[in-house]
Amino acid sequence: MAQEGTFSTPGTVQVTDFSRGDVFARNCPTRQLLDRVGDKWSVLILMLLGGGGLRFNELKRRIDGISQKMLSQTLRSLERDGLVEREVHPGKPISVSYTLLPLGAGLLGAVRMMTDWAETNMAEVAQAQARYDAMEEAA
Amino acid sequence: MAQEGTFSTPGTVQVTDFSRGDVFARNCPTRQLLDRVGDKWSVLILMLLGGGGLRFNELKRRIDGISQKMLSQTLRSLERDGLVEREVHPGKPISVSYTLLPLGAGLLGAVRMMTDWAETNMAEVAQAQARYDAMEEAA
DNA sequence: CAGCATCCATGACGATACTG
DNA sequence: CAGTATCGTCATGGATGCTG
Repeated sequence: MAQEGTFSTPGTVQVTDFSRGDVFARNCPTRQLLDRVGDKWSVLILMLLGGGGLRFNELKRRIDGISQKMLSQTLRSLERDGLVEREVHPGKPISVSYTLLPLGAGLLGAVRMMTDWAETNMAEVAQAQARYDAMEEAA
Repeated sequence: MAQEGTFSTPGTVQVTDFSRGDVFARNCPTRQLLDRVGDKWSVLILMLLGGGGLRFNELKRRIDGISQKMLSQTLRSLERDGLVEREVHPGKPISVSYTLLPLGAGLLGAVRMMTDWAETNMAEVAQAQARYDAMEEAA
C-alpha cells in the first residue's frame, strides 16, 4: 500500500543535469505532486474547495461525474498530504466537511498557473492538433 | 478516437461556479493539459528539451527508465500538441532531433511553477503524510 | 449522510521482436 | 539510428451492494 503508480522497475530515472535543482531525483519527490495534479479529480476538488468548505455529498453533487469511491479515495489522499482538512460534525444524519488547508491553497495557486496557461493557449494547441491530424490523414 | 480518459459517462461535470472563468467546461479543454502534465514522461521530456534540442536516443539514454515505446508515443503527443518540433536529419544512420517550440516553452514555464512549489513544500507534505500514517496505525 | 468492500472492464505501460 | 507492431500485465477507476 501507499504506492500507486510509482516507479517500481529497475528503471530509476537518473536525470540530474538540467538547468534547475535536483527536481526528479531518482525517487522523485515532485513526481507525487505531478501525479496528484494529473489525476482525474484532485484538481477539481481543490478548485471547488477554493471557494470554501464543502460536505462530502455537496462535492459529489457538484462534480457528479465522480463515483463516491473516487471521491472518498481522492479526499483521503488530499487529507493525507496535508492539503485539505476533514472535519466530522456529529448529528443525526452525520456530516463531514472538507476545507482547504494553507498547503492546499498554495498548491491551488500553482495549479491555477497551469490552468491559466491552458485557458490562454488551448486554442493554439487545438490548431496544432488539427494541423497534425490533417497531415496524418494525407499520409 | 481522440478521446482518452475523458468523461464518457452521462456524468458531465457541470462545475461552473467557482471563482474563476469557465475552466473545466463539460468537455474540459484544460483537462487535456493536466493529463499531459500528469503522465509519467511528458514533463521529463519537456524539461530535458528545455536545455536544447536532443535526438531520440539521447532522450532515451537521459531518461533511461523509459521504454522506446513510451518515448516515441509521448514525443508524438507532444509534437501533435505543437509543443515540440520533430526534425529528421537524413544520413547513413538517420537521426531525428526534437526541440521545444514556443508553445512548449510556455508550458514548461507553467510546469516549473508547479515543480518549484513542489520543491519548497514537499517536506511539509511528507510530514503531513507521516502524521497521517501514524494516526492510521494507531487506529 | 458518509463511507468501505468487492467485482469487473478498460487501458496504460513494459518487454520483446522486427523494419527502413 | 529511429522507430513500429504485438503481447501480457497490472493498476485505475466505475458499478454495485452493505454499514454506522
